[in-house]
Amino acid sequence: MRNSEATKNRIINESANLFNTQGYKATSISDITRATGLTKGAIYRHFENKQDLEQHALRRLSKLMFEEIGDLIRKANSFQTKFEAIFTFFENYMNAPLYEGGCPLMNAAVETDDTNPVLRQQAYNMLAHLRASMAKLLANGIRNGQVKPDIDVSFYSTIFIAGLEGGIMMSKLERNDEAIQHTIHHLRSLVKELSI
Amino acid sequence: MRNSEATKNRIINESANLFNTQGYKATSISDITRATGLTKGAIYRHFENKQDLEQHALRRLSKLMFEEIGDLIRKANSFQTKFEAIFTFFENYMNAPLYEGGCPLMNAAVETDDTNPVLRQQAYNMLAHLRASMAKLLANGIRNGQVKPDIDVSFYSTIFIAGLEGGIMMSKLERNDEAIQHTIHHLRSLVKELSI
DNA sequence: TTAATTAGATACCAATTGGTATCTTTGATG
DNA sequence: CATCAAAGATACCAATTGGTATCTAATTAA
Repeated sequence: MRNSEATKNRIINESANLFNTQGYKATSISDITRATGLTKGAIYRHFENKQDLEQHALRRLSKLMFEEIGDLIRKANSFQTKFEAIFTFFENYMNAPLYEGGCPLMNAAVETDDTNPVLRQQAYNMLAHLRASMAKLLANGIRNGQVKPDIDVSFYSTIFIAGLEGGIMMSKLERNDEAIQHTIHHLRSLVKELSI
Repeated sequence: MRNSEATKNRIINESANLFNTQGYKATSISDITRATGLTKGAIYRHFENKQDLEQHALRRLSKLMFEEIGDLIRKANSFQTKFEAIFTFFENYMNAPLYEGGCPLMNAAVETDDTNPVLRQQAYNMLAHLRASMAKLLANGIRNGQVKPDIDVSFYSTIFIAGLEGGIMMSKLERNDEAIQHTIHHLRSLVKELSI
């Protein structure tokens, strides 16, 4: 065969980049044929329809995002350095992004929350995943005696994510990392407050 | 005449709602004819092209947003209640929105930051406007002796906006106001920290 | 009351959209 | 080496896109 799995992968990667930068609705199949050098026939052999491809692409972005976050967290060994790892991940959206177009969670959330229910659900799951990662970090910190035991874990997960996502949005719009840097600076002092 | 200014207004309002919920690219002229009950001929009499209409629509959303925020701020008389007014405005995105589809600044920023440069600039200006409002509030607070004089005004403007925008994004995706409420709760305690 | 102007409707345009049916090429297997 | 299934290319489809030229109806001014 002409390695089927590899081309399918290529299609997913290229379309993920396009979807994440231009938007899902705004990216046409023709855009994807252009980016991959393949034809429509090839693409529709691997995916049922555009929606199917969109799902695969977002799943790919989600996988990239959470594998990277997971790796960074695992490499760090204290509660504080693990949070630093998350900060670094978001900071990297501005200088060394894992994929183009900014945070796929925010992109999918904003584009689809009032329209595409399938992608919306995927974005929802991504947010739940991110929440869970944060909550786990805090819970472990409490268990290990590194974090004050009386804090509201869900509450802090929320404000960390809100700050990071909002900061990225601002920095991408302003095309400099000031906003995300300031946000991280603030969240860092929050982490210190939480620490014992 | 068949009141030209009024119909133009109607077109702007209806399309603003559509653009803000479905997205700019994803909303077609046909969608707008359906929503207004007018025909293409009528719409293209009032606007040069789709891009022109998009600009007018976003300008309208921006005007609505900042007039409301300005009103709320003006009605409040202390530094703290003025900030409460801003919190209320964002909180209202979840229960009593001024327009459908969430924050037009975020929507335009996320959709256009890598594509449509005209709308991007408008979104950028909106963010600058919001920053300026926040900064002015803080600066006035300092001048009136209600706020600690040594704080970094731009820094705090950034983290307030980041939190609010991120919180709205989360709440819209999760379809409940928990995230924005938690974010506001946190920002409220920040306001207290700043106060003398 | 008529003439001029303009708001809005109708009917079209080429280009593009997502999608499919069919043909050709490729490469593994007998 | 021949066969055959699968990968990918080609050529098409109807529907929709943004946009325009032209026509009709309504309003205002002379």
